[in-house]
Amino acid sequence: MAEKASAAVVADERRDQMLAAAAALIAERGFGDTRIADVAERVGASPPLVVYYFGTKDKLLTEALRYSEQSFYKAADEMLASTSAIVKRLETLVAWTCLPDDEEEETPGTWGLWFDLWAQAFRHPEVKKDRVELDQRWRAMIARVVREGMDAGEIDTVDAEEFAIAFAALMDGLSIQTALDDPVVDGQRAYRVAMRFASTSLGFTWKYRRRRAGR
Amino acid sequence: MAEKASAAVVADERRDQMLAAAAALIAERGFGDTRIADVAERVGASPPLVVYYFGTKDKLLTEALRYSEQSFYKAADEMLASTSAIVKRLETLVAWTCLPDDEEEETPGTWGLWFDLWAQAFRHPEVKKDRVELDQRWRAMIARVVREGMDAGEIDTVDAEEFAIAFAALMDGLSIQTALDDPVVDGQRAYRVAMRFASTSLGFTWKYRRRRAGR
DNA sequence: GCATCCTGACTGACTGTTCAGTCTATGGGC
DNA sequence: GCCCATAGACTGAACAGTCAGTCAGGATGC
Repeated sequence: MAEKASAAVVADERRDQMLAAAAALIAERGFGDTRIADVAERVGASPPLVVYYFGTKDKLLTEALRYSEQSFYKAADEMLASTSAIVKRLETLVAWTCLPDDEEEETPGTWGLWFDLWAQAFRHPEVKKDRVELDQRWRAMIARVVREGMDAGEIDTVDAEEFAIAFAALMDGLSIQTALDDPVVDGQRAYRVAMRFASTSLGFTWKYRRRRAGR
Repeated sequence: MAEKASAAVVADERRDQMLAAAAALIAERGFGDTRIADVAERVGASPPLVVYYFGTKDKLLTEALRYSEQSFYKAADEMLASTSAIVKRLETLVAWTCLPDDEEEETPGTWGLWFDLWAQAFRHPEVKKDRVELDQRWRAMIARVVREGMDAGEIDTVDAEEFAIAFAALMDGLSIQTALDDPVVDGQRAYRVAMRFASTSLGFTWKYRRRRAGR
């Protein structure tokens, strides 16, 4: 893959590999059950090497949490850049958070990871601070979409920030249910509930069509 | 406190003490950082005694999770029995979940515990099954409140189940923010957003009044 | 004297972290 | 173009601390 790798680049690649591996592991087994040795094995290195890069297990894992949260938002940002109709934008956002992932290997943002992120943020100020920032960016993104929709005359005039708060919370709550396999709130149901909320709040007409997983 | 304690009763009390202690500890330190020795110390017993009662650490902790979740719903149930006006009922429910706990020692249901419950449920089928059941009871409770409100003519006619799903999800999402100290979505804000959603969805008039923590 | 509740002392396994040292590549002096 | 020094990437082996769970036996009540 990488044709040539200067020493400095190798190091950066290794860090990323480790972060990605750690994130995946956390999503699978949970924060507490992820061992340094597991991460090392997954990237084909020795445990001391992981320590060499991150100093301590905790730093590795919390960094992995941030890493994967950031990449989620970054991906969402890019999606928005390539879509302009507000309904389509919202649909994609909702599908993204509520519909179970297709089995795509490069998506590390499995839901299990969010639970651990929250649990960790609840107790560790550093993680908490990061999470708050990213979540504000997330709501800002939603608010921007709404404002652009208003400017384009696609929807009613509403308080974009207020809507963003409610909508973000609703999506979080719904995806907890789907992630935890609630039989009555499955992915499709959650998708419908969220979109219905958006359409009545923002005043656009919308009708349900079965939806495949986003991304 | 207990005047007399027959042998069999002592055992049951001990179990409850241990579950409560474990729940509190999980809320404070997190699931992964709660040791058998901590629980033992908090109830004034030896670690082997804890094992004697629960067999294994995992059984203790997962049971503690269920225990505290159940007691939350039970308390909510009791509250409903003593209140009949729908608006008051909803206000109390929302305040309960979104407003930070007063410092009351007997409330074990701190929010930190839910994060761990979710994380655990995500990976352990047994916990997952329990959580799904309790959550359905939670939504059923909301739906019942709505139906009784409709019967009493206090609110519009709506699909109670559909509302319950959205409302429960919204409250979950909002309380994540407040539990994680989001500066823009603090307790009062969350309270307002949730009640506003309820009032417009159900068609009753409602105006914000500053609210002290419930319970 | 049996069952239940309970404990101190142990142990066995796991695992994060350290250490001492190897191997490779780079770069500067000549 | 060669050589050596230095730094960075990397590892095997060992260390040290932590804890869940065991065991053998003590108390207490019935």
